[in-house]
Amino acid sequence: MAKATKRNPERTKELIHKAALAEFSDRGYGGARVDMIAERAGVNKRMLYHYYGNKDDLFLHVLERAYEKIRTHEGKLDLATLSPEEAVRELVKFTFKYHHENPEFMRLLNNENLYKAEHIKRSKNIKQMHSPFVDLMMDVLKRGEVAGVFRKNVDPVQFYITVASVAYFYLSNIYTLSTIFGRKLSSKPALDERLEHCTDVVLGYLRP
Amino acid sequence: MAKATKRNPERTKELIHKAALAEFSDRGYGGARVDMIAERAGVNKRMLYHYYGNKDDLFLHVLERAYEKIRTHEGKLDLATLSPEEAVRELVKFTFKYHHENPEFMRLLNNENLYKAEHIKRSKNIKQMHSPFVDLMMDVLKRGEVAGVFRKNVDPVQFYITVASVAYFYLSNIYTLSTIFGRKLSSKPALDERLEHCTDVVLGYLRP
DNA sequence: TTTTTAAGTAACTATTTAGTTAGTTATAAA
DNA sequence: TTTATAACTAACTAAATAGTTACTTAAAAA
Repeated sequence: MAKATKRNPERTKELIHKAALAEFSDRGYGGARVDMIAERAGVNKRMLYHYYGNKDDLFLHVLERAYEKIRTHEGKLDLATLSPEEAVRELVKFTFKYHHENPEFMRLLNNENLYKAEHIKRSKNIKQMHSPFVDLMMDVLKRGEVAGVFRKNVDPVQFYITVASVAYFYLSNIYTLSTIFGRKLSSKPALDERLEHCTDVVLGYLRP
Repeated sequence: MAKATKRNPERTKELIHKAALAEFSDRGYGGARVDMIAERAGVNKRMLYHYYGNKDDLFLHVLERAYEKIRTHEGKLDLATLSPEEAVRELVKFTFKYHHENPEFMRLLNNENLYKAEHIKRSKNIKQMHSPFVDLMMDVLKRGEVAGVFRKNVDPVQFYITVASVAYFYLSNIYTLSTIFGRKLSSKPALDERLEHCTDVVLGYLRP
């Protein structure tokens, strides 16, 4: 735990980061208020400009950290030791779980797409951070293909996007979908059912 | 074509609606500016309050019209006369095409989910407008099941969400995905390839 | 111990914001 | 033609907005 001494730049920076993540995620870039970020962080607003420059740069910083976080978690998955089918199950489960437990990530991404990716286009860091999954996936898909349990010539990028899709769309649009279908899609049974469906879709597609 | 007489409430309302759709879609609710909407419409700002109440109500109105539009288009699809497989192909193609040609709809939805569906929760209209697809889908899935060409007991709502997912996620996140994967996902060949992949995924899943 | 650096604060500013006031004027009903 | 209604306008306002100025003070380096 961080010492709460009178001066602590690391702690202050971290408080600002956390508050900014919450505020941008809650209200979007356009709806987020710099004053609110400072207030949520319990820090003087001037500090925010001192450490992060301005609102845009702070948003980019928050995005970079969010990408870093998911890539780190992805990197920890050990798909290579599993059978192709088990690896795919694990991948779908991880993707679903991660987005469910970290909805801020989807909210930031939606917002970044609203602004046509203008922030991450400027970011060297994020561009280099392509998912380790894509390489891993190539191996898993190849192994499945050779073993005769997966269909041939699956494009790993298309496949990655599809795995993300079936989890992301459900979780990101859960409020409108729940309202329109009159179902509580965020209940535990509904979430379990959706994960099972996602797994069925992905494995169903892969059958040769 | 509308007469551009000095006074024309229908035309003024329509100009405001179009400008609001564009502004909310471009900048999100929080980033949209009432003054900009008036300017884009070429109309006095007061008119906006006169016809639509306030910013929130105007946003809800725009959302309602957007839902109405997609439901109308969906309603025109005639899946019942097609073979189950052809019906599914048509459905995937329509969904992909509609979202590609009407990206404002996804942007509005993303924004509405950012605000946890607070606007549409208040809307009687939208809640009643559940997709005619879900009923149509039930028929198509059943026909395919009986004919022995589709898997059994597919939940039409899960299925509908999945069909939307694979198109929506790709198109809505096209800017960040293109940046990260270093591929121009909005090019004609990339879009064609994606549609084919989506069709393969959905039909692959349905195989018994 | 002295000096330098950087962490932190309070109060401010120019501009923008959603929403309003107080009216004018075109048009359709009487 | 007169009257009532509603379309439309210009100018305004109170509050909020991103960003800044001018300063104090803790703590690391000399």
